[in-house]
Amino acid sequence: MHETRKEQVIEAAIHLFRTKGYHATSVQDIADAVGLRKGSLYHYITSKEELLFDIIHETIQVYIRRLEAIAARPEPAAQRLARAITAHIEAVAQETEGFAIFIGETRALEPGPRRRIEEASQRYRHLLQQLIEEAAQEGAFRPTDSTLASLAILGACNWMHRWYDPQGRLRPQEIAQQFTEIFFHGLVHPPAGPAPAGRAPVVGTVPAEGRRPPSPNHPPHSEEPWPPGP
Amino acid sequence: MHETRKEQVIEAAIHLFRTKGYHATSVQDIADAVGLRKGSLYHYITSKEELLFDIIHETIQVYIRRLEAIAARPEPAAQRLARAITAHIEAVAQETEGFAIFIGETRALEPGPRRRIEEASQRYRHLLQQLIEEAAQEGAFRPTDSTLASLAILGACNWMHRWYDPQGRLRPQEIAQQFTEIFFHGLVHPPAGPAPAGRAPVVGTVPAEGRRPPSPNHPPHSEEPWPPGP
Amino acid sequence: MHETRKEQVIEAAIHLFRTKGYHATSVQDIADAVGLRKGSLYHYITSKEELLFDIIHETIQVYIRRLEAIAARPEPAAQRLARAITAHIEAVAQETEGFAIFIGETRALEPGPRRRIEEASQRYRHLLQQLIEEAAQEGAFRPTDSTLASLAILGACNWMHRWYDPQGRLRPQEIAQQFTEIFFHGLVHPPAGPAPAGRAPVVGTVPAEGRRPPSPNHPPHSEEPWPPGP
Amino acid sequence: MHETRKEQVIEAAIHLFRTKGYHATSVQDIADAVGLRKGSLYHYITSKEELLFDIIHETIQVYIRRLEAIAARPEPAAQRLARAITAHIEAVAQETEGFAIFIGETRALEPGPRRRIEEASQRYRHLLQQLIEEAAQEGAFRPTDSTLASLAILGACNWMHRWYDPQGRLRPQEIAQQFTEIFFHGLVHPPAGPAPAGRAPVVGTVPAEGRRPPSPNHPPHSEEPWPPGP
DNA sequence: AATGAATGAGGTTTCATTCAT
DNA sequence: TATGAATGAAACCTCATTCAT
Repeated sequence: MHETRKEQVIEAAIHLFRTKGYHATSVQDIADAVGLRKGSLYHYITSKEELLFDIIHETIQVYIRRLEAIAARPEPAAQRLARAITAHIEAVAQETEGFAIFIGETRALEPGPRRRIEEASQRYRHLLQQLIEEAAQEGAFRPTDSTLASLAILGACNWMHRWYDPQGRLRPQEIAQQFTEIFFHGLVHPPAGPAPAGRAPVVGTVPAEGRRPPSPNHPPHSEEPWPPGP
Repeated sequence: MHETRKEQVIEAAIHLFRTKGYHATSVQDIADAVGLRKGSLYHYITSKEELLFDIIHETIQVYIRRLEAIAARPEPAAQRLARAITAHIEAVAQETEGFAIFIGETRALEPGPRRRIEEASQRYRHLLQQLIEEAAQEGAFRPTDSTLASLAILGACNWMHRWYDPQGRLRPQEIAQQFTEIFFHGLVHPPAGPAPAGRAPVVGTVPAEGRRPPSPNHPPHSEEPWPPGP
Repeated sequence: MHETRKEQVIEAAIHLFRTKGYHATSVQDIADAVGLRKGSLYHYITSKEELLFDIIHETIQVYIRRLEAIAARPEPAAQRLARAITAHIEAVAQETEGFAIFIGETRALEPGPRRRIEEASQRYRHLLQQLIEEAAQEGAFRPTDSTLASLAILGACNWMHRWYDPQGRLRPQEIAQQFTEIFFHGLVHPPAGPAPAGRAPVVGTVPAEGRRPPSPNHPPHSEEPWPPGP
Repeated sequence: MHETRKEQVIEAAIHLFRTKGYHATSVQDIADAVGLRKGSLYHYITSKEELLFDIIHETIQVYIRRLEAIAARPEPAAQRLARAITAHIEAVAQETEGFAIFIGETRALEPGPRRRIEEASQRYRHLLQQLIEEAAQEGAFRPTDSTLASLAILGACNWMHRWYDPQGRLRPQEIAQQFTEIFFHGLVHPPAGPAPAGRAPVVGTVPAEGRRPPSPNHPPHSEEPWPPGP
């Protein structure tokens, strides 16, 4: 229940880095946010950059571990991919800020730490790509450029950190369901006839119980355009 | 053929902002890049931030104008959407750096200019959304959450600025073709039988003549993992 | 007895602003004067301009409070005016530098703070004007343009910051006495006859005990002409 | 009737130096004001500081020559002093800006030129002081500290550059008349009886024909407090 | 654990002046 | 005469970090 100072610091930093950006956030800002003086902060961190690294590293590690677990499941690859998409979306929804920092501020790291993060990112994408290839081998997917497919999926899902609003109209599960539907079956109306029968039900999405009444997706009283794009 | 100093400055800034980030790029860096002293740079720019704004504004304006032109074409909406995706991808491919700055550095702007950009971005996404809705009304697309669909498409296409490599294996047209295929028909193998006949040919993509021989997509001599992800 | 750093900074700034002028004084100059590095100075000030504002504001506030106290005394207005003149002169004599900055550098302030100072100045002058009007109503002064009279008195007294020399021949009290005499009775020899009897003794000036022997008013070793004028 | 470029430059500089101050006025500002580019300005000036010097020097020289002419007149000293006060006030009224620069910006000059100006100033004041002494010797003035008296008069008259408004309620002649009255006879009501008869009429002021109807002294539409003080 | 003082490097921007064209 | 490019010095200010208390 009661958080350590170190955790407070990290949370404050996450919020500030997300909101203002790493470079635009000063150590003073962080100190202010946790009610410490600038000097005292250095009891809890070694440097601003290491704080950034820790945040990003923690984030990507969690994503990778989760994806590895999913990839190891004894299920058809297509189903595992659906699970992966859902997990990714739910994770971004649950911890948008850290993920946004990972996406946006990795570049601020020094070459060394930066490479470590980039390798992890690369590994993450590669796991996705492998799922796609497996699904194709299993006959569930048509042959595609699996690299490109993984990049399309990742792009769509990662982009979410720019528009997801927890107060918004859609729950993460619904988003996941729809994204999976799009990536699996596309937007085009299936041809008439027996086609629907052939369509595999989308797996990995949970029945949409608890669906909230349709409400404006945009948080009330906000004055910013939503959702942003491109 | 000989470039103005102003243009040199802008190009240098684009390259640096893209590579190091806006905040990490000093005016000194830009001056060095064009062979001027720091002070001399101010003959060509009003401020570092205005330079950033100009770059971003120019970029988004071009995107918007292009999309408006496409949206106004006398064609089925699905076809116009395919054209839009292709145009977007080709534009990102052709001018990756400016687009990356637009995506990554808009936040560095002051509230006023920033809002102008964000409104334009929002408008761009909305145009896409409208195409999707029209395509659904025309019966080409199944009913979907058009907002979500537009965000999926945009996310996938925008993400491209993080991985596209002009020396890479795939030409923009091929990327566009495959992305369109995914967003229109999904990854799943079409059911056996007459289904393929029912599949609308993807419009807006050009026959893949000029396809280069398969070659490593990753630029030679680079030491960074590729493609990055997520 | 030992002064805070903040006080040292303010005093150094007062001296430098007075001597070289606000614009010609660099933050470096102030830092040098107190033995700090430029950056360290910003522990004690928010900005150079705010430092200027604080100096000026403090000065004018003290003047206003003092004048208000005098104006509220239960005495004939003429006597209160004499006190006001004396107090003003003694204050300028005691803290010439701050007053000189107030007079000469208010213009360097941004419009907002500047207006605050100018309103206070205006209020100060208005208090003087009211004393003159009251003295006229009480029959002590002949009817005059009280605005003009207040400006004449203020001009003469304010000008003092340009020529007053604490090492000089005259003590502030003597200056005050003579100025009051001039403003009350003028330079012209009173007409012969009963006139002296009719002349009200100047109040608010103290008997000139402690008058120093006549000595050169000009500080020794100075190479500047003295007193300056106009 | 058609002004040389050089004159235009000087006038623009006078106006700007007065309004914004010497240091706050850039060469660019001056160039803008005369419709030239910064570089072109240097065909007409040698340096910004010399421009300042020329303005100040010209001003003080005119004042000195005028005062010398007045001091040489075959009249009683008191009358010459009255003329001097009137001339000073009318000059300030007619060319407030240059005079304000002389008063406020002499300090911005380098030591050499600065000393020249200060010596001239000193000479000016000394001429006034001599008139006062002569008037005392002639029996018109009571014995006073002539230095102090000259400083009082100068202060009051010089201060005028801070409050004089050509659109204001009072004409320069009226101001001069009232100031002379104050300095000659003071503010105090003359004793009853034959006293007024003994009062020498103030000389050097012109009959107040052409006096404008009493109107607010403050320029219309101005939002600044007036007159300023102290 | 907490602080406040201090630092030094670096940030963006301004500006008077020169000079080739 | 006029210009636009260029300069170099200096301006104010920020900030991550260290350290004695």
